[in-house]
Amino acid sequence: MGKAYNVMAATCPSRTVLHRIGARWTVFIVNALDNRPMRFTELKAHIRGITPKALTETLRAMEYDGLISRTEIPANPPHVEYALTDLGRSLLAPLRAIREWAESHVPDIERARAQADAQR
Amino acid sequence: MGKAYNVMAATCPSRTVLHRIGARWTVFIVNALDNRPMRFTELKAHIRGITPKALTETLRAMEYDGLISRTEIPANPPHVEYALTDLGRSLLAPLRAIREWAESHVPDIERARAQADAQR
DNA sequence: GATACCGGTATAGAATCTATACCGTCCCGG
DNA sequence: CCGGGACGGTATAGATTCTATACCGGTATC
Repeated sequence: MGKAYNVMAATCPSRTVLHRIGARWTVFIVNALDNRPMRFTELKAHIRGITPKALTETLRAMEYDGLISRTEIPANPPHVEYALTDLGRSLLAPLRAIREWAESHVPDIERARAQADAQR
Repeated sequence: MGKAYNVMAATCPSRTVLHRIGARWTVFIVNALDNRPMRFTELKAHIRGITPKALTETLRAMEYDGLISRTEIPANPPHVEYALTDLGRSLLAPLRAIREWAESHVPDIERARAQADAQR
């Protein structure tokens, strides 16, 4: 049985999936929810620099795709908790790898950029 | 010795690195150059739907970051070859994993979306 | 000399992201 | 009962990025 989906095909549905998980803030949210559920404000503080609009939109999209769950907790005071679903947790390994690559290759990239700048 | 870089910090240089490798078409190019170098037109045909402008810009950015090399080959007729550098090849495993996740979880995502649509 | 391929540019419009300000609800202290 | 703050967002405008589409100069081939 061959591959069912191929991102290289222009109209393959995997394109939209890839687009979503590659979106600007998805990798941050998945990594942030690694250990435990978090509230909106907690996420905003944790992912420094994200605007509430970007956070809202990314969370909504991820919820729509079944990657996270949004739970209103009617405690006192009431609040909202975002958590990874099983599907979202399956993204954890690949996206953690991306994050780690970025964090560990900063010097390589900076060296390459400096060298490229110097050559002009 | 603690972590040197942390993507969650707003001004950490790893942010720009992450931004670059998460860019719209980077994952496609890295996956396309997995096996062998390719020419501009070859890449454009392989990554269906990419516009020449997007391809040019992504290739330039990746070259600037040292992920790929651009070689003009003065053969007859002359042409241009793009290839992964060692640094680019180190991205192959994580980005292939992302691609594979996207290709293998299409049904899950579609199910989640259908369910979310149905609930409204 | 005409035509085709390669490796791109140019331009305009659409979509997306960012910055910044604001809002309604709930709770707590005074 | 009133003020203030935390929470979970919205609203608006501007900047940035992406897409669609057309075009172009150089080289080879017919």
